[in-house]
Amino acid sequence: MAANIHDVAKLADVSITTVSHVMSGRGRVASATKERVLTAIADLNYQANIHAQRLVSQKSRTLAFQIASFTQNSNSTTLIPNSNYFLEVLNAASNEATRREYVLLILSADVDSSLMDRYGIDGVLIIDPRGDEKIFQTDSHSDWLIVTNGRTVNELTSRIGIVDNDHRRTTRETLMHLREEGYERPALITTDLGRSYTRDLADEYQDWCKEEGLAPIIVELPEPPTQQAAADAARKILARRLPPDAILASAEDLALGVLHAAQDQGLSVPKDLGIVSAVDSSVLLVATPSITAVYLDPETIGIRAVDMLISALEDQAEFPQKAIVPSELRIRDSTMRRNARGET
Amino acid sequence: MAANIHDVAKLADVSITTVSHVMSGRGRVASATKERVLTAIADLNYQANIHAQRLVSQKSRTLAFQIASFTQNSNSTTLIPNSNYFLEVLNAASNEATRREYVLLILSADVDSSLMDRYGIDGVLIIDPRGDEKIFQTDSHSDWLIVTNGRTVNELTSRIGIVDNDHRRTTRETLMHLREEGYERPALITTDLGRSYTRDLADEYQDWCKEEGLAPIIVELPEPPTQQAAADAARKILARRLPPDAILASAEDLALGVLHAAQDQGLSVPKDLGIVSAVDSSVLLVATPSITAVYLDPETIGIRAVDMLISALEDQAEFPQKAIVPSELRIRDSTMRRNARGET
DNA sequence: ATGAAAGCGCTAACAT
DNA sequence: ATGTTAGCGCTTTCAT
Repeated sequence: MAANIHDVAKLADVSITTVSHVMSGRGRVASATKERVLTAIADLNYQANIHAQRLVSQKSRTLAFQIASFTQNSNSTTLIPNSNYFLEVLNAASNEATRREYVLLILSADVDSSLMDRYGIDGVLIIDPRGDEKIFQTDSHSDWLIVTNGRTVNELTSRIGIVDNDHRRTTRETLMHLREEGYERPALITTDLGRSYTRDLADEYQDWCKEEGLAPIIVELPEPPTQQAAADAARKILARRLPPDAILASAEDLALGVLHAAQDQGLSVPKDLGIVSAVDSSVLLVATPSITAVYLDPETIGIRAVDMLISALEDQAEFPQKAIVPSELRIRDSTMRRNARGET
Repeated sequence: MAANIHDVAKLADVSITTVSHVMSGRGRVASATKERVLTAIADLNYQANIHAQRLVSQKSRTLAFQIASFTQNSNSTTLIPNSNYFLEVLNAASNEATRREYVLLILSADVDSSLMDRYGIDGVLIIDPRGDEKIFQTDSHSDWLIVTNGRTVNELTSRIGIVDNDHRRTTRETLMHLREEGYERPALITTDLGRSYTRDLADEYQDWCKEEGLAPIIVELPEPPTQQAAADAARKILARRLPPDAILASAEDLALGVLHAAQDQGLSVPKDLGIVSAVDSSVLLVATPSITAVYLDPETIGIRAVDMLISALEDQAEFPQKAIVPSELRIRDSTMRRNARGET
């Protein structure tokens, strides 16, 4: 059995208080005794029992990481959808949590809050929220601190922090880039417009169309995003009398689907059709042609979100709070029409 | 503040023992009092404090989920590599854990065990092990139960369970399929042969070559697997005097890299070159041509692994234990040479 | 059928 | 500088 604090105290011939002091660095302990205690700790391979510590402190140093569910109602829920973005946010968040001596619990976004209560969680990270999730309701009786990367129904409460990109700004940047490259009729293919970031995309796209006097073409696909669904959608809008000459897709798989559809139809990308993904991913680099995308800096999102949450938990910061992480349009072959390869 | 067991006892006018009995279903409680207690619990929205329970029970109902690290030495470690397989194992494992009222902690595979101790973990799942990870050492002083999906240095201890596919069998099946399709010189491109499953692939491949009187061509690439590295490797071996006419790749990204290389060189797949991925993934379906792959049934791996671990933890099963999950070759266009599309 | 009390391993206020 | 002690919220043995 593992040694406990009494074993250490006995071996070092001190009280358990002293052992506790040595371990935590609080209180004053003579360096001689400190040495003795340290030796005892090492000898016994002592580690404080985490459950006892948590019971006393009423803190668990545990954060829940949730990705707002794609499939609202199903038994076997998908914790983590197959996307680079999520993986990178998660990896970064986890590293940061570990660094701060916190633990990340990956929870399905549709576990009910009574279950979440049972896990003894200090705070919650919610990625890609719709904003109307139950947990955001102010009257939700458990009130963990929450950090999300998108808008919520109620941003004003002292329980919520936001770390987001400026999706509207980069969407505009993207549309300007397309115009510069000579594309005149951009369309938008997106999943569920309920999500915070897809709404941003659509809003900015519509504003742009109004300003430019364009008729907006928006296709909203059911989640989760699949290449197949995007390809079908693309084929449909490309068959119009006045087809779009560029497509902005809200996710990597949608962009890839569009690419396949275009190629199937014998359209040249970027010459006949420009393609942009609103979320960058490693697969877009190796597609042929490589696909222009918005880099959202998921690592930074993950790190800042964890930081914001922990700071608030440790009373070093106050909620509500909002941070914007810079994003960046990464121009690749799929939209480089003016000097496309092999066109001199 | 949340109500505790005393609050409930007071409200129901019973002792805390009775409340505890009602909650756990142990002991005998008159149905009248039971009702009273239940009402009090509902009124106060009472949930037993999990830290107190864990302190008493010395169990945490928490499992660590680790993917054996790709990058042995780096600060910012990748928890979950970008692969369908891992994601599906994880999602399935997590659902199963939740169903059994356990919690999954995603941990970097290179946290040292003292840190793992601190998390109060009951058992560990290790995916794609090399087998020589520190944690497998019998003298490792903490002795959680471990379940992995691959061979370990020491399978004999009572701490280890294995849930694996029969990689050697499906590798042989794959090679037989290639031969049937008329491929005569299969090559193997793989990452780190240290991993349990890559070693299986390579061993079976070499046995096959010996039996068939073929000169084996094995390329071992550094981890993590990238399309770029695979493409380079493929170009190199395809430039040989006697190039392979089929390539078996140990991961989805390697297969895709090979496909790109082949297409760059003007080779027709499957006509000039057959391609197989030893791990199936959704992207292989949408590649053009679609790529033949081995379906390892990651969902079942995840579920069985969690089940095995929990059963052992709850003394319903004994270690060591081993289970084989059926895998299946999924033949697609990339190896259908005999009646390839457009060849009548 | 119900309750009193000990104890899980620790922290922190309060002596000394 | 070090020790005593009272909790933290629960489970469980043992009385009644």
